[in-house]
Amino acid sequence: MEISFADRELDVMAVLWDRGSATVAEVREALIDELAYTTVLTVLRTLEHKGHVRHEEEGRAHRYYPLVERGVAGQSALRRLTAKLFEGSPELLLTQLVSDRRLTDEDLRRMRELLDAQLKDGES
Amino acid sequence: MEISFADRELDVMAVLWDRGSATVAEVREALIDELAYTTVLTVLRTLEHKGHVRHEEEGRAHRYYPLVERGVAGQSALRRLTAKLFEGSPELLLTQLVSDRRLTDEDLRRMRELLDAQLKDGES
DNA sequence: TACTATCTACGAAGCAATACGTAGACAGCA
DNA sequence: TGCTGTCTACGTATTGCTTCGTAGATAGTA
Repeated sequence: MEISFADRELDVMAVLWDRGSATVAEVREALIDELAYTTVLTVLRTLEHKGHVRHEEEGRAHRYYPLVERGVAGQSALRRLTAKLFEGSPELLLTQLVSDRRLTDEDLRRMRELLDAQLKDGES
Repeated sequence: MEISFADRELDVMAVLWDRGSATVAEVREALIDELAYTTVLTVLRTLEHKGHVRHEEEGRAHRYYPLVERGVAGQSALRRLTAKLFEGSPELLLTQLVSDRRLTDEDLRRMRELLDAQLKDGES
C-alpha cells in the first residue's frame, strides 16, 4: 500500500509532523506561501477525507493530527524515487545525495556508522 | 529552477532514460500499464511542449529523446524529498533508506564503500 | 487501384489538486 | 442587544494530468 501526497498536501503534512498537531490557523501561519484561511482548511479536509489526518474539537476550532508517520511517507517516497529516477539502485541515489551537498567528513562518518550498524543488525 | 514530473510523465521519461531514445510504440511497449497508443503520444507531446524531450523524424514515426538528464531530475527530486519529508537532513534520509528491509547486505556494503571512498577523497 | 496497418494531429472528457468566496454559527465585548 | 472577529461548511472556478476516440495522412500489399 503506497502513500503519496500532492505538493500542497505535503506542505501541510510537514507542518503537522513538525509540530505534532496544529489548528488551521497554525498551519496557515507556518506555511511559507500566503494562502487564504479556507484554502488551508480545504487541504486539511481532503487529507482527513483520505484518512491521512484526523481532528479533535478544541473550543470552536479543530485541531488536526497526522495519522501517517513521516517515516512511512518517507519510505514510500524513497522507493518511488529509487525505482523511477535511480534505476532501482539505492547506491546511485546515495551517490547523488553525497555529491549534491557539501557534506562534512563528520557527516560522512556518521552516515558510514549508520551503515555499519545496519549491517551488524542483519548479521544477528 | 526546479524540474518535476507527474507520475505518468515520469514513467515515460524513465523509458527514455533507460533506452536513450524511443518511438511512441517503443515507449508503449516498455510501460507496465497498458495504455492506448494515443495516450502515450499525448504524454510525449506534453513533455515536448514543456521542453523536457525533443523528437526527430524517423520514417513516418517520431523518435523521442530526453532533454533532461536523469541525474538532474533525481537531484531535484532528492532536494524536495529531503526538505519536506526529512526535515532538510540528508542523514535522516539515509537512515530511512538503509532501514528499508528490501535492501540486501550487498547493497549496504557497496554503499559503505562509497562513503569510504568519499572520506578518503576528503583527506587528500 | 483498393485495402490495411501505422502513424500523427486534434479535441474532448473525467478527475484531482488548488484556491478562494460566501454564508452561517458563535463567543466576546461595547 | 448588536457588533466584530474567528471558525466551519459548502460551493465553485481553474488548472493540469491522464486517458482515449476520431480523423486524416501515408506506406506497403493484394
